[in-house]
Amino acid sequence: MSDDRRLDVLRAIVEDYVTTNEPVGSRALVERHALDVSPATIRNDMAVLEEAGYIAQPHTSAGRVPTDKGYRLFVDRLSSVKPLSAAERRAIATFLADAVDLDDVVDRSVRLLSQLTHQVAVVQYPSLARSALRHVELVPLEDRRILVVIITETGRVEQRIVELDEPVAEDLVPELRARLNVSAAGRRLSELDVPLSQVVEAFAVGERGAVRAVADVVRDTLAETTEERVVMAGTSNLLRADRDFPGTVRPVIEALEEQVVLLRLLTEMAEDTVDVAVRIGHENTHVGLAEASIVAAGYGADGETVARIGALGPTRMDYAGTIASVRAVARYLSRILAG
Amino acid sequence: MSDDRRLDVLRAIVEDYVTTNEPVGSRALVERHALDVSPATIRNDMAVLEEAGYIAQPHTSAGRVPTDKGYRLFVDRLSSVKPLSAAERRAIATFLADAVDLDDVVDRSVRLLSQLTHQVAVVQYPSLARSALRHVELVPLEDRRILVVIITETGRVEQRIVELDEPVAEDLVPELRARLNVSAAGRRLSELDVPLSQVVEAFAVGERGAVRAVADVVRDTLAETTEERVVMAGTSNLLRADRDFPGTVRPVIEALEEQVVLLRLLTEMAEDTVDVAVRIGHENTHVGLAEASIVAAGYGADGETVARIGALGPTRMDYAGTIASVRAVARYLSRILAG
DNA sequence: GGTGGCACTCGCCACCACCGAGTGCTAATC
DNA sequence: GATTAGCACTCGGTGGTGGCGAGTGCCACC
Repeated sequence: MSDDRRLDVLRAIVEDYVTTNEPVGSRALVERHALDVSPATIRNDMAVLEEAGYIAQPHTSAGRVPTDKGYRLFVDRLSSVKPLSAAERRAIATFLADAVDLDDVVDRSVRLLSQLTHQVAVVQYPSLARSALRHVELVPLEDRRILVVIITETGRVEQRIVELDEPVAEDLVPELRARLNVSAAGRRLSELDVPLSQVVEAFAVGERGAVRAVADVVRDTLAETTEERVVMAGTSNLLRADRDFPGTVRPVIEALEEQVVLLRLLTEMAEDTVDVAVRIGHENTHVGLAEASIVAAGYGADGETVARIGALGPTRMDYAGTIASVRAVARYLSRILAG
Repeated sequence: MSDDRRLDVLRAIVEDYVTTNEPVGSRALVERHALDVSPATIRNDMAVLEEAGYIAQPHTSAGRVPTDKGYRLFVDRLSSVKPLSAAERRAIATFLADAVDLDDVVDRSVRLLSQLTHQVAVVQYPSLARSALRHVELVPLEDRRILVVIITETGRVEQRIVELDEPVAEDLVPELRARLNVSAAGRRLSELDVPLSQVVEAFAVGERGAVRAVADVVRDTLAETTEERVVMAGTSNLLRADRDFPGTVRPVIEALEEQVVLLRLLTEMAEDTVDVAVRIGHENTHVGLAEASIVAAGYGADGETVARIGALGPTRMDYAGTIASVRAVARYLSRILAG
């Protein structure tokens, strides 16, 4: 009763299917892998694996194909992480190191990841809510409008324009700027309510309307999760999959175009695990992604996850390689943000 | 010798082909359009049109399909602009009016345009180089780093960090900020060199290093055309085309993923015409886009074109409708930026 | 438990014939 | 001279058929 061999068979099936994209049969399996048994034996093992739901036959007389459950077992227990080559690591490091600002870092990361994995890559901008405030800048525009620029520790910059009911005194703005930065800088959203109220109270009653408006904008901007952004690259990689399974790609692209869907996905996956999380086929809550798998990891300065990156492709993907790439890019990204 | 009818025939072919996506034959043509002649006559006209290069036969015994040249004639002389319905106009106005900041405006525009046209929509961010400077804000970060925030009249905000060789005096930053804004605000890149030099010269020699560094960053940021950004939506609309002509979509998506290509394209088209410009098939310089057409228009405050929007799809597209939509969105966009 | 043998299934492909849409041409007609 | 009816011809698409071969499940045997 060699249970081990059955797992070997499953591993071999996944590996072969991923590379050839064709249902794999018993003979091919013994030829390509050193299994040291006859095809007939493999067939028995396959029958057991199929009974258990790890593999399936597309048609009666075809080879076997892994099911989502089969991929899951493969990812959890059978695949060993493929270390990146030195050249790949160097490429990542130098490519990311050249970035000039946060936009550029994110942009480069997403391109890089899509090239490394040959999948669609997704990078979420560092979440405002979770990053600490570095600085608030106020710029009086005209009479009753103030531009509020919010800069976070991760280098993200957001601007909002506040419209006031009435003009403000000229010296209010510099004072408000100073007070805001003294009280609020270095804090994150959750720690912000008290200091902001204190700032408001420090002003004369007649000025509080304007002050409160600005304070509210600062808090709301950090709180706004809808403003979260993701960028994407490598959509064309999906078209390869479409040639194999025509029609499956459409819903995937549509899902990807809905930033909301993507963000929910990444957020959900944040809860799955500390390290790299993998969602396979039907494990995705979004129906359009029932044929897709996603490999995601968090990144951020100081070991705090502040946003996530991921690679998305057909369930039939090179999990070991993808996991390695996603993890590597996430780490370099964290390192850069920390530096 | 009714040349007019031949043009009618061409128009009818384009219209039918665009809606049915099938080569159109002489009989179908007389049935669907009130041409008042027999199929045989149409066949003669078709022979002439084919001879002149406006239409072609996919196979010997098939109907006719417009060539790029045929589409070009159609666009230039045969199609009348389809006015948008009141409902569509209202939808555009309200949808764009809800935007909260420039990012949001651009984002909404691109989604809107892709939905209106059922094509891939592209929106270029207002060019920094062409927009006037509204305000420069300086934020001392630590010892030797200053955050420079540049705000343009179109509401775009760019930030850069300047690393200085040595620490600066505490009161230098406010003074520099004030002088920069007095001299440079309201100017555009081309008018900026002189005022910036004057600002530099207003400072003591010992301080000029830091001042010049900041001034350079301001100018370089505005000059950096590589930093131009475009956003895209509706990629999935292309897949419809792929079902009809498998394989033509891959290069298009790849071209679209290269922002540089897109930007060059939009810039080239800026020169084509003042109003809506159309590039059809091989007219596109980029090879990957030989099967695609692009409809683009400029937008910007005060009648100045400051960036462009466009819709991209298969050459077989509804030009009249697409042109109307692109123009409409461009106008609303301009109005919003001006307001 | 593993293996060799064997009958069976069924998707894929090549082949073929047929249908029909569409054409070009010619001769007759307005 | 333009238009039309008629007609022979082309050729892509469809559907049916048969053979091939990969792959299976099962059974008897080691």
